[in-house]
Amino acid sequence: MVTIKQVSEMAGVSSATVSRVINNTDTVKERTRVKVMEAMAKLGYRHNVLAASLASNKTNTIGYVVPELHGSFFGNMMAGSEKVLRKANKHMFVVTGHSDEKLEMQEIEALLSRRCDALILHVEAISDEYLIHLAKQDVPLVIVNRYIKEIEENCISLDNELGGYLATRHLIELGHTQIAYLSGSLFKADGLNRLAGHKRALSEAGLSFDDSLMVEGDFQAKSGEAGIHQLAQRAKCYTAVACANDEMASGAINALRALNKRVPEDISVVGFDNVDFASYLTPGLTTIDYPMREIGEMAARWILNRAYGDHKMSLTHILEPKLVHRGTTNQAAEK
Amino acid sequence: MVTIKQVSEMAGVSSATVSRVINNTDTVKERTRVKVMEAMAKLGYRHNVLAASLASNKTNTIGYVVPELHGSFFGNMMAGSEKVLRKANKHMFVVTGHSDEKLEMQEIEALLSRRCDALILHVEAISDEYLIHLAKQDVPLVIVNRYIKEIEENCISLDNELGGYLATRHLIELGHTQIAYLSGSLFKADGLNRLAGHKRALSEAGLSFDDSLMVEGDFQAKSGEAGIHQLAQRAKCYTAVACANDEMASGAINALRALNKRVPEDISVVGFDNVDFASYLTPGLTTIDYPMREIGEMAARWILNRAYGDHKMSLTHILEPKLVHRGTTNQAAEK
DNA sequence: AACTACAATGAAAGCGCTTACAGTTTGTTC
DNA sequence: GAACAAACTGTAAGCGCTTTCATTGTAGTT
Repeated sequence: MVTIKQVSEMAGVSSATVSRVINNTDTVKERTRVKVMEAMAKLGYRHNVLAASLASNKTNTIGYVVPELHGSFFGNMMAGSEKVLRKANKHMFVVTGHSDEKLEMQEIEALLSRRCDALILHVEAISDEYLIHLAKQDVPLVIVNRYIKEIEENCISLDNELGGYLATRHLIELGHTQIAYLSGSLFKADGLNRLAGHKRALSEAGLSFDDSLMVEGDFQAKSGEAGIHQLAQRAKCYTAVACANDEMASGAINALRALNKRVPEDISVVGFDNVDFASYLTPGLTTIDYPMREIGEMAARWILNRAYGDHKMSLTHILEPKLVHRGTTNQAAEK
Repeated sequence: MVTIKQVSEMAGVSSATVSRVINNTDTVKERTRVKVMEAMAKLGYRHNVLAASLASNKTNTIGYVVPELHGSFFGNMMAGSEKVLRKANKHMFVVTGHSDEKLEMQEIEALLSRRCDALILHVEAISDEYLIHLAKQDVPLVIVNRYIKEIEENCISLDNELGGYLATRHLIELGHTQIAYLSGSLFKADGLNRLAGHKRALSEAGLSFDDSLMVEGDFQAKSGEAGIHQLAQRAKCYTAVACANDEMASGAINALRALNKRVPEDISVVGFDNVDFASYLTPGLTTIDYPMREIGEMAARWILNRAYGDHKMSLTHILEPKLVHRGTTNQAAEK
């Protein structure tokens, strides 16, 4: 392996100087810089980042924990982060926590062992306490898609309540008054907040929330189908249904069609998340956009700001979702 | 920062012994092992992987180049690799090449600078020559989703020709004889091979390939739509259409519906790739499964085999795609 | 008791780089 | 041309760990 030492000998300088031209630190006379560059090229020198990191105590690497590598959801977030970190010459070390507490902690520990300069965490199983404790330590970290009051400065999340509100308000604006709600898991903050937004839109419009028009699901497509069937059994009337996410909306649409209801002519459906397939459905799914990419970008900016002192970055901690109007929502039929 | 040194002092042993218990190498008497463990716990010791890698000249890290972080396509592949590497206690360092030659080379270089033990590459812009040259060097590398004759041992890819063949054979088996083909970009090997498979199925069934029943697209949904419209202008008759990928199939289906053709009653459509949204379409898209996850797993196995000498792994270099029969293909109508 | 064969440990030399600090040039200014 | 600042470069001490080699402890044999 070619080392800095060999380069320095060939170039007739000290290894310190070689290091200086590699890192472009301090001032190096142009003539010697050229000599060093030539020697590096001739020897096929490759910088050893490991050794550099050890000596400088900086890795220029951000540890990144996501629940899964597959699925466009986290993919978009990572892509957003990668884009802004690349410009700053920082790298990401991505690991997966698989929504398992032990695994998540273990992976964070591994990231710390690798001496990451900072962490970006999307963890689902780890307790708030642990994260609070971690945030108090010396490694900068930002938590995405999760809001923890005590360390809100470290959190970047979406206003789910607002999203739920926008979805239902959209239906109301189209003239719907009998609006069913297919909720996600209510032990999750997202499920709870989206429902809260739904209720707020209702009450703001002077509509009362009818418990029997709501079914709790689990964010899976199957539970969207099941929800529609339950609603059918209850023999409730409704002209629109708001869903806790796109998967459930997709399941709901299929169930609706099986019951010979047309979407959107008979029933309007709105989803949440705006996942990739939303636009591939026919008609395209009206939904609430979850700006994962921007969240990823924001998280990276936060890191640049805190871990590398780049204070030009403007930061937002709670992003606002937007409605994406496609083909599954229609004006309510005249009475 | 707590070092091995401090631990060794507290435990009353040498730092070599501490290293031994950390790495579980050599034999350490149980009593001293416990002493060391206690000291580590008490001091809150965290192993420094950087220093360890530098000293041992092994990083236990696999460099991974993908075109993009978003999209389920590469996500599934990474997830597959991650699963098998995790079991072997290896980590992945994922970077993106964005299908740009310079960037891809740069990122590979960065991975090498980080002293990755091996590389898994899905690169699209880099030349065969460069990869061949790289493969001859000392770092083990496997190339996924690409076949290069000279280093076929390092390649893991899908039999695209077979996929194209299966898709069209499926249509033929359903009784279709007038089969249109919406091809992908023909300057890409995948596009070419899939088309070749289509032709083989045709000729095997005694059907002749009709150039005017084919349109070249670019793997995007829009080009699928456009393809159908072009076909309509040509006023050709067909009862089925095979598409180079699912996006194009989705576009084609929308265009077909716009022309008042029902899928699959009037026209059968088959895609390729089996992307996530394929099953969310209504009806579900009949397609050819591109087993990205398995390819990812296979790549990881190859690495374990070559870079870490785990020879228990069985390896396959060319994976076979399978047909996934869903709802967009039907028996051909009686004449 | 003397010997052998391991098992268990320690000493110390790196791994390849960064970075004070000190020392040497070089360029300016009066 | 002396004085001084600024620009440039070298020396050497680490960064925290692994690993070879040598040494010591510990049974088991004869």
